[in-house]
Amino acid sequence: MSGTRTGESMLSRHLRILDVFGVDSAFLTLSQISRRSGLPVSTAHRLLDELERERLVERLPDRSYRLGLRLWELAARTPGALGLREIALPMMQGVQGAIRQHTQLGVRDGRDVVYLERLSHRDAVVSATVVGGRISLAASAIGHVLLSALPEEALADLFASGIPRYTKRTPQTLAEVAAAVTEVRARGRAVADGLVHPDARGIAVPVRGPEGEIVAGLGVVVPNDGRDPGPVVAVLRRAATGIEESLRRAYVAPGHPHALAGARYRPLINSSTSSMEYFDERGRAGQDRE
Amino acid sequence: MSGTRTGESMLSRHLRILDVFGVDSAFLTLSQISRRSGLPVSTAHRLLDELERERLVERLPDRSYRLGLRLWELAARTPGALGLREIALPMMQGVQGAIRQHTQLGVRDGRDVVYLERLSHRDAVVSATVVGGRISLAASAIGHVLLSALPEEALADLFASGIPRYTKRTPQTLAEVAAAVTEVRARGRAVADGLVHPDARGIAVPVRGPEGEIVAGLGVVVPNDGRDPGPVVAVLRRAATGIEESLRRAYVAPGHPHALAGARYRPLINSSTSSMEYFDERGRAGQDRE
DNA sequence: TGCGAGGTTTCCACTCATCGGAAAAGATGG
DNA sequence: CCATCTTTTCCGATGAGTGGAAACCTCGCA
Repeated sequence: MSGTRTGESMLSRHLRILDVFGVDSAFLTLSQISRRSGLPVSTAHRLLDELERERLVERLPDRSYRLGLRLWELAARTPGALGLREIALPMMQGVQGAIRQHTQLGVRDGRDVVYLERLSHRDAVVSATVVGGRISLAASAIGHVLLSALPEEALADLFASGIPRYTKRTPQTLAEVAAAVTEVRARGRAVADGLVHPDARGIAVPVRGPEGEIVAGLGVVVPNDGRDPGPVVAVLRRAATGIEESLRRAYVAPGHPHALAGARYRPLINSSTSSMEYFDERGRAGQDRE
Repeated sequence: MSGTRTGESMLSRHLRILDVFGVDSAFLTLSQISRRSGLPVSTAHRLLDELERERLVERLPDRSYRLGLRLWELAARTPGALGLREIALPMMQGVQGAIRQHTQLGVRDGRDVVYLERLSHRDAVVSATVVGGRISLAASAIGHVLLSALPEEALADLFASGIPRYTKRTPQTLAEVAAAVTEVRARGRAVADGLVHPDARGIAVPVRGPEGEIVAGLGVVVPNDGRDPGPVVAVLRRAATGIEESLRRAYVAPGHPHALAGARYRPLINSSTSSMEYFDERGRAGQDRE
């Protein structure tokens, strides 16, 4: 009766704990964690002990837990994300100086955009995103830009897990998303009105790697007035070009002295997927057996 | 013979794998990971499968692995670190504009400084640090600033695990570090010549939270010429003050509508440690039993 | 085309790390 | 002081995790 195994992997339980922390709930007590994660108190307690030993969580004097700095360290080693973010930062600052709203850099991860960096302005319109946050590819201008790099068939996959409906304009059908993507392909930029919040408009352009593949989306969130996005797009385009140049400089060609084992450039986004598994989240990296 | 348990926790094995990735080795194959981590190939393979399912690592088409974006997401939820970083960023940009070298923001974690943000300049002097990187408190100007907040006894603990010797000037004795700390306390800034690299000088000032506790160190790395650090210190001091003001604005007083459960402000650095366990890395959060 | 040397994936019998109910020990608040 | 809630410790049962071995790929070379 006691000590019944659950059939769940250790790792996912640890993550279950880490996942109950959020921006709105950064400090949690043992019993809160136990309740939120659905894990028995004693189990949560033991796991938290371990996590603390590994500095993945920290314990405050009042006995509440919070996520630890080790996570920050690990994230910093994420390749591409880090390099790209650092390379893009100066250019983003330029955009920020010109637009004075929210400037964001996002990459694709599965069906979502993950925001790598975000510069904000005090008086800027609302914006739901945070650094490290994610949002459906269908529901953001940067997402539309990233989608434009994928083959047609990939779009359908987006709807497999449903798209959260933030506002009445959040696209819910394949046709809506396809239309947006078509426009991105035609005009080289995305303009998305009120997808996440009715008063916000997203404008985004692609950032391309040395081989032309779309590596990230660079965008701003501005008030959703009817103004011509042209000037904003121009600013973004210039910044994107700057990032692309820096990326090229950072590119170490094969055989170059800097090309330490494993350190050479690789596309952030795998653009060479073939079948229908664009958003495949499973581990199956392999060939299908008979 | 086969299937002998190791006595090691699951978590630490997973982390062992994540830890073999570095900035210099961002892309690794199964056998590389197996060798570097010291785990048997089959074990590493299985663990990597799991890690991939949880998006903590990604697999590229050429079968090599790299750290996944989920880590970025988790890190973004780290409280304090994120808020502080975002708040400090504009001020750091100001410093960067004036000094045009490396501008860094670091907090204390155990015996180390962890760098939360870093702005660099193309022509700047060498600097070993990266965002998310860590370095002994004894071996950096920001470290000296952070040390100055701790009680005397804490200094001795620093040497418990030894201090890496980057250059001949990296402090190796308690007396050396104590002298540096005394100077920080007296002058409100740290100047460290050639601690990590002979040609580099670190200059740093403290950033204080709403209650006066030292929350972070703000610093620059400049060439190690004999110039008067005064003007640089003035720039840093102004920026630190700006950050402190923003922190105060971000502070949500108890009872304030924004004080959602768990979202209220807490000091980033626990300044209320009492005994000798300042750098305690173990999980023992508690009182000693009889 | 065949062969050898890697790397990668699958298999599976053996165990110990993990599980969680229970009870003890603290905290909190009347 | 007692009632309630949270945190910590304990411990017998058990299946998740283990890793050697073998099969399977993938090269490069002759």
